[in-house]
Amino acid sequence: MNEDIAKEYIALIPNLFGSFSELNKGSVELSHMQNHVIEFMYMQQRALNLKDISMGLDIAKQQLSNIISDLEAEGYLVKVSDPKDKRAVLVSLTTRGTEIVGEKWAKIYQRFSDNLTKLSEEEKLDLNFALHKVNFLLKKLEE
Amino acid sequence: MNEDIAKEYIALIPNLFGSFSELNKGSVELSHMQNHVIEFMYMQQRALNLKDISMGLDIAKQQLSNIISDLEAEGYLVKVSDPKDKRAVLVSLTTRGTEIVGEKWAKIYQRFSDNLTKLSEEEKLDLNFALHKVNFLLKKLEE
DNA sequence: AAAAATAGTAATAATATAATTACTATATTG
DNA sequence: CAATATAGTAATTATATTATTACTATTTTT
Repeated sequence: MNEDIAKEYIALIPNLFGSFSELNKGSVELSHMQNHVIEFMYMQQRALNLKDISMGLDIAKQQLSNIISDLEAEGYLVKVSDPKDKRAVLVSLTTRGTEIVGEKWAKIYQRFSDNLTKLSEEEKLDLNFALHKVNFLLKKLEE
Repeated sequence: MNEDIAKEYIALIPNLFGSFSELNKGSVELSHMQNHVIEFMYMQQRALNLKDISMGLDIAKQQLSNIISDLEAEGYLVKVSDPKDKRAVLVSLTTRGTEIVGEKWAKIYQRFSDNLTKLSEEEKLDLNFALHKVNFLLKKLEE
């Protein structure tokens, strides 16, 4: 039960906006922009070319070029030439890249689960239902 | 009706996290960190000292010192010595500071309102109810 | 097929952010 | 009251981000 509610809570955030910063507290491993890029890729759940990321995050492609090659060198993502457009490169997260984002979400997930003990069983049912409804309808709005 | 739902939507975001970055697309006026600080102050809705902001945003106080004095020089906030602790300084947004954040929220608000036309009346009622419930219960969780 | 647009790279300079150390003034603790 | 902790400032250095210009290889348009 708590797990379902926590999943809904996690799912709610990307409905509102794709990437954010609070998540990166204490994350020393990557620079601010590297984090943004990896989070964005994680959210999109598909291979992206640099233009997709550039537009999605409002970063110049010239910046992205460096950021991506650094992330590739450190093993967080891989680049593959796009067979459909030979100018383009498709990037996707490696296991390592996926894990580093997943760990941050796990912290939020855990914190939320802990807080849930403050609610009664009835309130938890209500929260679960309402979150589900919100996620469903917000998703519909974005289509 | 749409207005109520939009208000709930706006209210939902601070329930999830206090400051975020997507909001700043196209905002040239301020630097990244200046934006963060002003948004944080806007969310908190009260006079804060530098330590509050420093901890809230996970920024070193030495950095904040500069950021705050720049923002003060540009008229976005004012500093007042804290009468209860003479070491401390309380900062609060000026009208100009409040407006610059308000304008960004207005864009989000507008975009959401426009999207709402995609829902049926029944769905809007549902969304309103569910958002209200989510906001109420998430607020309770944070206490 | 030529012209124009697009995806990405490269290199440089300007500005912003982060990290470190040291300092003053006031509060708190023992 | 002395020792210690806290809020903020200042200055310096290292690193990251942004902006600009120019370029190659492909794709799309005319």
